[in-house]
Amino acid sequence: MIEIYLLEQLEGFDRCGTLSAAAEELHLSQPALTRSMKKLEEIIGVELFTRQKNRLSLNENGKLAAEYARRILKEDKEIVERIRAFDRSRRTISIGSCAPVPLEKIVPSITMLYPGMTISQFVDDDTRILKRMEEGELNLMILHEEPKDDGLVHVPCGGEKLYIAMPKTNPLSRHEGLWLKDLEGISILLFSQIGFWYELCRQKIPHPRFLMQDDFNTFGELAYASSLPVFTTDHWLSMNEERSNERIVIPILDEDATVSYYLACRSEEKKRFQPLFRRIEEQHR
Amino acid sequence: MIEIYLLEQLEGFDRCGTLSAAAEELHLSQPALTRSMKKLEEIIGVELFTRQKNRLSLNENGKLAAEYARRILKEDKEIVERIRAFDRSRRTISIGSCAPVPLEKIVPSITMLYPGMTISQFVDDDTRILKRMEEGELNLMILHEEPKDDGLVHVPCGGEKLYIAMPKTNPLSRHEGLWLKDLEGISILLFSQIGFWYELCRQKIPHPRFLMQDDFNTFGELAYASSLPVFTTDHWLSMNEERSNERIVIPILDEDATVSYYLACRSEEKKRFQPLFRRIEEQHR
DNA sequence: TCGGATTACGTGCACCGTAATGATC
DNA sequence: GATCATTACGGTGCACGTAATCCGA
Repeated sequence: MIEIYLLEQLEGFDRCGTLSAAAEELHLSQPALTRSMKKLEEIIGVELFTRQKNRLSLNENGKLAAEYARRILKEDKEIVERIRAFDRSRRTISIGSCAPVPLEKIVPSITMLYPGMTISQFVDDDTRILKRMEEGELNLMILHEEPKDDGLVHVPCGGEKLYIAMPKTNPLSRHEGLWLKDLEGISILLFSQIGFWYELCRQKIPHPRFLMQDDFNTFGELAYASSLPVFTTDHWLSMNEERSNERIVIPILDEDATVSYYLACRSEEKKRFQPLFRRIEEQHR
Repeated sequence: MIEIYLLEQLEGFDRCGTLSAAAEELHLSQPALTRSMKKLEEIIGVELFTRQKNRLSLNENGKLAAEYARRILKEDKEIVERIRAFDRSRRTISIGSCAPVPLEKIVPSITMLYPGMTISQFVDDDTRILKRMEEGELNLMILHEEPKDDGLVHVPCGGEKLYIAMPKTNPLSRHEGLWLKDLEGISILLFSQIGFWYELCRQKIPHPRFLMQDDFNTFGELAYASSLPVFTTDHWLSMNEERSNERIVIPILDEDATVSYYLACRSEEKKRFQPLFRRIEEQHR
């Protein structure tokens, strides 16, 4: 068998052209390289070099050998990286969600049920989440439509209903309910990390005028200080009741402004996540 | 970098299941293996084993590592074999011919012009020879039709004409010339290693009755001793004139019973075989 | 008590570096 | 004389083996 260090030295020589240059590059002495190259020839049993008195160069055999060497060196490096990556993926549970709210309820359960695991979470739209799940990058996902794929198992995990908090000064605040299309042309303050809600509003409101805010705290301050209409949901309302006194909270009447969430994983991991699924089911019974 | 010997030991352990079994298999001591496995874990920086007090086994990481190890070991073995094979092929000139006669003229030239090279020759039909040339297994080939392929260079190298040596007792022996179709139904003695000639005769003679003989010497004896008609060519006639006294030698009149031979090589090797081609050209001027 | 893993310790060899030599420009 | 390959020689790290220990069936 040819040890890796020999292939490294061969590759170095091929790259540098002379033993002395390669020796420097590899932090070795010239003699060490001379010997290694001899040894390679001995192991393979074939001449790899043309030797002039003062010049060593690869012959056809040697060039082929260097080519193979590069391949093996690459794979030898990859083995380390791949296993590290595999180990990392074994230690992390990656979860993607179409909205931030259901994450907040489920992540604590994961933390509790799978101690020691790193949890990697993000919000994105359904199609991209599904794609990443198919590619095996995700362990869990939360969608707002029941997944149909045979290779997936899922469980309902609550829902969310959209409201708009309208300043009392706005004429629309007198309505008992509003359709998204009624919000045509008015400026609305929007927190940017709200997942699929953004797409929904953008599509259903004619000529939407959103004031996007990336930072959650700033968003909260703005919502409090300004007199702009703000989207909210039953989840947020149950947490911040006291702040809604200056605004009238009006439900959005559109059918798809009331959603159910579904937690799903690939069938292969059904067993692994059974405890989680059971817990979620109990929470929503 | 992970040295090959570590991968070998990992693979051995995976195959044998216990350190002690693997140690025996690999002609090593248990402690040596223990240390190597520890070292592997250290290099990769990831746990590869589950350690019970009295039992060591691969975990998921380790199984993956063993899989990679096998791949690299395979390639590391192959590098030696491949280079040896490549070196061999560099030292041999492989030539295929559609008939034995032109080989006899060309091979001596090759021997003389390319001293030290092993010459590997064989007779087969044109299509198979062309195929092997395309696959890069051949350096030279002799066909009886001018090659059309752009990637080939060629030179005419003589020709051959078919005769039949007919016993004087046979009524056909009175003809000045014969067509192959005239030989319908009569038994003819045939040497098996005559390349394309066999196919030609088989196709042009209705209901052919060939007595095949594999061994050249036996064939010669049979031809001499029996009173069977025998195929021959101008080449053989010029060598064995004295033996033809008991038979009448009659030329075959079919157009394709007179052939021209072409020596060809791939264009990449044009330069290499230029001396040979020139010599052949001179011989047939 | 045996089989298997690990630890402790000593050893040899294989690979390395330094120095010297040979060769070419 | 500068650069490069090779040979000679001495050193050392590291992978190995032996022996001892621990642990579980």
